[in-house]
Amino acid sequence: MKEAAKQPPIRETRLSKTYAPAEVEARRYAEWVADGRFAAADDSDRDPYCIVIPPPNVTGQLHLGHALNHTLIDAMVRRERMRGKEALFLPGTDHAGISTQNVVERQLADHDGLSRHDLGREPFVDRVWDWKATYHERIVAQMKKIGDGVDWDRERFTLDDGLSEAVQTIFKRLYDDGMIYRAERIINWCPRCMTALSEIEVEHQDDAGELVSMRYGEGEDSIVVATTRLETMLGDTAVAVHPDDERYAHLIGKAVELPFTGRHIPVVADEHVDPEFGSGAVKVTPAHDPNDFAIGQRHELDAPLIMDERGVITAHGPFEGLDRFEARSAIAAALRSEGRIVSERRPYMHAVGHCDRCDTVVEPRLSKQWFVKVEHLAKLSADAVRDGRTRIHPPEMEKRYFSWVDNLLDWCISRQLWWGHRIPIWYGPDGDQVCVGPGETPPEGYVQDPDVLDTWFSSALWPFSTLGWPARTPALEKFYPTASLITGQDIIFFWVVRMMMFGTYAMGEAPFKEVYLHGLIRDKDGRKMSKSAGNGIDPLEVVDTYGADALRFMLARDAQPGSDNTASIELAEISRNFCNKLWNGTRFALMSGATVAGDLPAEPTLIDRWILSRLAQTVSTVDAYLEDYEFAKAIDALYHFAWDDLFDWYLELTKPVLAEGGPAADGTRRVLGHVFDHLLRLLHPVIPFVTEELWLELTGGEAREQAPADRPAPSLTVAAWPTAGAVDEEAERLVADLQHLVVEVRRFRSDQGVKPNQSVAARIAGLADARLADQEPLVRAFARLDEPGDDFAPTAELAVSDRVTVALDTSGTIDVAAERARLHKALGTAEKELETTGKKLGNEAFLAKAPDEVVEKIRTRRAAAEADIARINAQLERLEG
RNA sequence: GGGUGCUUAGCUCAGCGGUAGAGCGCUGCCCUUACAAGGCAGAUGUCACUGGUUCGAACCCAGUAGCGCCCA
Repeated sequence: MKEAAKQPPIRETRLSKTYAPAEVEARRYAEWVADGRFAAADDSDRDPYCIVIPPPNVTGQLHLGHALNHTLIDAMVRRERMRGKEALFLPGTDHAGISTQNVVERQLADHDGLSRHDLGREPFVDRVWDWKATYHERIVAQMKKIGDGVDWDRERFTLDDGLSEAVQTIFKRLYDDGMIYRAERIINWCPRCMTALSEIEVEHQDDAGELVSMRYGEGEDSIVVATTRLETMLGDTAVAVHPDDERYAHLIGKAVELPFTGRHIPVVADEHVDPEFGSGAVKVTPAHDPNDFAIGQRHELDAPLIMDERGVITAHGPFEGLDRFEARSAIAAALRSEGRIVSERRPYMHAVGHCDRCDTVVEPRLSKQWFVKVEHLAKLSADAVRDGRTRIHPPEMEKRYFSWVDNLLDWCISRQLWWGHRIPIWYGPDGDQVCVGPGETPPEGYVQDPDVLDTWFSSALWPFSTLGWPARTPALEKFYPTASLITGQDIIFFWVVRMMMFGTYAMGEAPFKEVYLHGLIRDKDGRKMSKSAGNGIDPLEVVDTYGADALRFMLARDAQPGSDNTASIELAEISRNFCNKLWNGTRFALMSGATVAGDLPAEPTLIDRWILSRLAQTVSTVDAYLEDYEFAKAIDALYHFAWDDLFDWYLELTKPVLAEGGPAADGTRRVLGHVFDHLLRLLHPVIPFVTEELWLELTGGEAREQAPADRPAPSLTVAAWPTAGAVDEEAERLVADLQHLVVEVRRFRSDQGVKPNQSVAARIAGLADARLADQEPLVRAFARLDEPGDDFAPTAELAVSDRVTVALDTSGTIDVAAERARLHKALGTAEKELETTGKKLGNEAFLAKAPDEVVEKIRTRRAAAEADIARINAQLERLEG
């Protein structure tokens, strides 16, 4: 039974043969929450590290983009917790004014056939709260499923009492500072949502429209104007031309007749008209176009509204009562019959604004709304980044930040909705207004403004309102400003800039020290994921099929600053495979007696030294990458360390030692435990479930079961993050040589068709020269080479390096042709190398100008090429001779 | 129209002056008691195009083409 004794001792393990995430995840998550693993303390001595969640829409559901976002935040926070920080991932949701109201209105119409007006404001809002409760629960369940390590006791909602007080407080403060005002302006109006929108809630799409040129007036006094929005002509109050445009000089100051209306409108001269565009004359509709509004103001023109809030024409005349698009065709037909149409370009591609929420074509509309004056706030926000108080990652994103914040328009904050923070302005009977702060009562007989605030107004307060502001709470003292903000780059304008504005204004300090903007999720073909395209992947399905760790690993592994993520089900599978490999590797280490008890061996084996060095390299690499939010690279380093170094080499290389037993084996078991312990720590922030399960098994299964009920058991969530040990260059070099030797022999075997389990007698020469003499048993085990017997008759000789040769007896004919072909190919490569290096070294300019170390490197390469050529030629001769 | 980014192996992407890389896929062999969700070995590229700078360019500069994103 000599053979059996050679096997490593196999111990019992309770770990199953494959990793079954579903069984582990729910149990572990509940345990973490129960043990307060994610709870942050306001009064600890630890340094704070806080990231607030970008609050998802409470009535939405989490998609892959959220999953990516949460994974990255969670990984950062978990790592900082392991590094000893008071780490807080602060959760919450957003009331999402327009979209939530839309959803409930639709449901109300479908179920009860009622409009919100039928129901009335209070009952409608109550109904939205009910709706919110249901969907909130769902979103919380989703976050738990993907493993978000958030402090649930601190969860907030943008419409809860505290945050409502924060909203009212800042409104009052801005109002008193003269930074909130009400004015008649052209705003973006959604005729379906029946509310004002801010410019960022408008999405511009290229639509195929029609550019119609038409004639106003008659004969010499007629003038041609062009438009894509024919219906607005009903609201024209002038035609404008450039003052220097000689074609129209004679008309300036005169009036032309506006068709269908009986009105005569003046021709005015305005420098902002582009004489090159179209006919050089433009119609002016001050109430329905921002540029025209500006012209109207300069020339004191009337600004009549010609449609109502639903987009129905109200201008008296033949088109009254038509929808704006019906009116457009009706007017075209009428103009045509009057012979006023000069030309029609169709299709005419141009950008048309659509409502971000319901895709309806937005109508620019003159309307009285509330605005925030942004000039000062924008400057504060820009300065915080310019001064380096807030750093943006990746740095290229700064440009986008500045281009927005430096050109910001006043922010329209009123919305004609019922779901949201009601504007705290009360109007008196005499038309005066007061702004009511928290705890104040409006004067008798005053009525409150019916409108609510833009949702982003409340989410702009998020990094400090969630911590208790306006009260100076211990949490606020401890965690503000937050460490970092991690969010999608598509939201920089909506949200990041606005948090910067309110944070710098209300707190005197930018709300985060760093901002990391990650990419969007795309499918394998680079398309944006969407339900309509049918290419969407539901993160929860990925969790169900492959586990939460696989989902998180897949997303983090692909998160490269500055570029989008590609996601596909194959990537989830690959990630699942990694988790399973990790599971089995750890399982094997356990069965081999890996331990974390006691000190590392004082005199580790070469192989042990090597893996410890590789681990040290990996720790510093991972740390360096994570500092720069280089998630993909950090994960790549861990992936290769785990799979290539640890699983493929170290676990195999240690098998003989472990089988042998004795002090060397004890030391190796200790190193094995150490390396797995640290690998699991390093991976834990990204794949928390499988690593926790394995780590407890490895380090403290028994301690866990025996822990007193009132004290949380050990957990990887609070284990210390590894610090990099020393790099052992000698061990790295020697093992690299060993690997090269083994791979060369295996390659030869494979080329010669020798079966993997078939042993081959061989004589190895030169190992001592290569300082690998001690490793001969390992080499033999790995390459399946037997000691040469008395009848040893080598059939082939491999020159593996300039020192080591291996003579093999394949006990049969070898495939000379195959081996010769391979050698000729290798010879070709070496000869080419000799040629290129020789050329360089023969170049005076290169020798004179290239840095010494480069020249030296090329010399080394040439020498190596020469040695290779000699070695290969010798081998070829032997083969042929 | 104005910005801005991309184009490297079949696919997804690293590399951003000094020997072209990874993952997946592909080919061959292997169910070797940790793992077939696996092991061993292997093949694969006018680094979009055209010029320029440089001793040297996938990398820097200019232009061209195609694709994408943001803003009007």
